[in-house]
Amino acid sequence: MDELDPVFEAVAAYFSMLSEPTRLRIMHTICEQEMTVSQIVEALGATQTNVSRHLGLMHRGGVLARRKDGNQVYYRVADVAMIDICRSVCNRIAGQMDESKPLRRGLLRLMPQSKKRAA
Amino acid sequence: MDELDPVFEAVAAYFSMLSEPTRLRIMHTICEQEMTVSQIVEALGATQTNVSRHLGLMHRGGVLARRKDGNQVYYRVADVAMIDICRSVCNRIAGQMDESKPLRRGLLRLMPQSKKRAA
DNA sequence: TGACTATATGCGCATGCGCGCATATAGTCC
DNA sequence: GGACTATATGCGCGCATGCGCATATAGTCA
Repeated sequence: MDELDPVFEAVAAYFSMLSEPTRLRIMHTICEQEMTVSQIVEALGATQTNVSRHLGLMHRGGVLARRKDGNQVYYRVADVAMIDICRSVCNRIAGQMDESKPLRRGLLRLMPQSKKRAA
Repeated sequence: MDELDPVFEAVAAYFSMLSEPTRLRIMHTICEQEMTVSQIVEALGATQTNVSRHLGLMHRGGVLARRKDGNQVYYRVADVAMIDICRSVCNRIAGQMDESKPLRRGLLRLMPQSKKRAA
């Protein structure tokens, strides 16, 4: 069990990158197409400082990929499989709550995009 | 965007339950079969206080299910789909690192169980 | 009822983390 | 080079969280 400790730490670190509302909003914003920091800042209505820090964090963690073009930096989701994982979790959470809850409808609103690729 | 805020918070809260090494160790310990708190405590080598708190947290969050039997309380993973999600993340992390890293081998060691159901 | 086992929880501490402010770095254009 | 834009980062604050200690609650058994 002891030898697996670094494994659990790595997985936990990965999940912790997805355990922040602002970072999930970023994921949701750029999951369809890459965007510059400024574009993300405007889309979220958050501060440039905060967005940049979250982007850097997710990039260093391997969640996002980076591309520089002159003055600007484009970020995109590094692995499309992660988007599916997020959607699975949305489904999971939506599935365990009352249909009347608006939160449930919100969760499912994040789903239809997955139909573009898979059923 | 504003209306989706509670959605992102809910998803983030769910991920944050999986973003702690001890909780992942608990998940890994009971993913095959339900166990009592004492059994989990012994398996992890952690304190009873800590294990109980993590179990309660995951139970309230809907990750784990509970069953009382006399004096003891059995916990099990509430949704088997979550185990697959954890395995997907393990694969994801393992995939983006050098094959020589022992961490990678550790990650993949968590995988073979998934062969029982899917390829 | 009383002793015992199993599990949960209030309290306090130390650490980690998200955030804003100001500033640093890097690139473009004149 | 100088002004401007785009992005990143050092610093400090406030809050959340994991932990251990002690204790509370709940169930069993004699």
